[in-house]
Amino acid sequence: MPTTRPATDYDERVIAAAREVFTQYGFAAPISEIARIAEVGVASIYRRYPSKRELAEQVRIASTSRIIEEAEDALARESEPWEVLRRFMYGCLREHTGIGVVLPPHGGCEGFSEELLRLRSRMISLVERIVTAAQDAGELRADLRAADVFVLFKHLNPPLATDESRRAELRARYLTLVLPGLREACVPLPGQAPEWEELRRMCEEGPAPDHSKE
Amino acid sequence: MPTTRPATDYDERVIAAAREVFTQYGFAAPISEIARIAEVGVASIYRRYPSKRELAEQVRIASTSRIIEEAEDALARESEPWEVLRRFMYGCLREHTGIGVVLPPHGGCEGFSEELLRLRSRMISLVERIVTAAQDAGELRADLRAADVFVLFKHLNPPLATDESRRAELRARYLTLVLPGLREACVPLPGQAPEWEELRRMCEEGPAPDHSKE
DNA sequence: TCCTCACCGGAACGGATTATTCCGCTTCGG
DNA sequence: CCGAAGCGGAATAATCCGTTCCGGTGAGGA
Repeated sequence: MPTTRPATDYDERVIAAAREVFTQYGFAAPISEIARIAEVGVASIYRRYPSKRELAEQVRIASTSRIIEEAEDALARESEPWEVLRRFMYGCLREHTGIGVVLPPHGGCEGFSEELLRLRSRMISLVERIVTAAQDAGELRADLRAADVFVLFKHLNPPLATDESRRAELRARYLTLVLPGLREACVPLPGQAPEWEELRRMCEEGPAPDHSKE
Repeated sequence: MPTTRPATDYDERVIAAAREVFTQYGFAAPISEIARIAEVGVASIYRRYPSKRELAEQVRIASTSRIIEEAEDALARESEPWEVLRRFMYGCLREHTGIGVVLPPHGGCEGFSEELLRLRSRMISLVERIVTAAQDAGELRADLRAADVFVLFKHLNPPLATDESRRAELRARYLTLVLPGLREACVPLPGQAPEWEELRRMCEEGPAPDHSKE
């Protein structure tokens, strides 16, 4: 947790690049790739964050906060429960939100800061509130769990090898495709809905693609 | 292309394990992990396949053939165009089909065998036939391209850290969730549909998760 | 029973990748 | 023109992974 760092735009460039790289390739992606995207030297990253682990933590904090903002914003701006959910999902999948980085890695949350754990549970309860409200209003199929929404996020955010803006476009495309299916349950969903605990165990991978031949 | 190999069940164990590992973690996953899953020594893999590249090629061939079978089976068994598509998609996402491994890696198809390229284009034209037929019958939204179907496959096949049977269950769950949204276009899809050429450029990553702390 | 041979699993090797550190250079204030 | 602060990228050391090597094992024949 960097306490007082000099205020440059380096900070946001680094975090933005790290979010992009981690989101796309997973936390195994090399720091040098982040430096390349941020147009910054590797050392400049280490000058601000003591280790890769710490950088990852900051990225998680930033993204989780952003998701929370999206949820609160959706709750504040929309009254119709379905519209709340809709706005929330589009918001989360918007460019630079960095969903897909908010779930903890394989092996659980040990070593996470109190701050991040707090943000995480806040995020989860907001999503549950949104989902439950939509279901109570009969506008969202009842056999869906809040955790399903996160799996959908994960599904809609795969590491495709294009630039971020195109990926954002595709995310919106497929969310639009998926949304109508969420409303009414013509056919009951097969399989058990995932629990948060199970979801917690589903890590992201996305190790390094071949950055050499480029 | 291994010409004549001794007939053990090793062969199928290796291919099955490789398909599972490559599907989940991408082609960057270590061979040793495949050996572990197959309960086989590393050398036993190399005794049959001259290199990792060759093994990957065989896995691709096996999976692509399987997808082709699913498509032909669906076309043969169903007459209703929508049911053809439906059966095809469920079939592809069934356990052990290994979809998600059939798209070429970053950097194109250079070095692929003629056989695989032939299978690939056969697979693509079958999918296009199925999609087009459903659209002509007015049972599938018209602003969807065949390549979208593959992106959906990719979306529905993310590397979740569970056993394969649970993953298959979840794939079915989310396909059921998604399918109804494909039928009618209440809202037009935003963004440009991906072209095959673009899809070709979208590689899979999924580099190695931490196999050490397990 | 003992020898031979085919085959297997896992350790060993060498190259490649990467987190982290070090250092010379640039730049800006005085 | 000097000095310091901050930067980029090369250098370092450890790790990982593809591939090869080797001793072990068990079936089958003498």
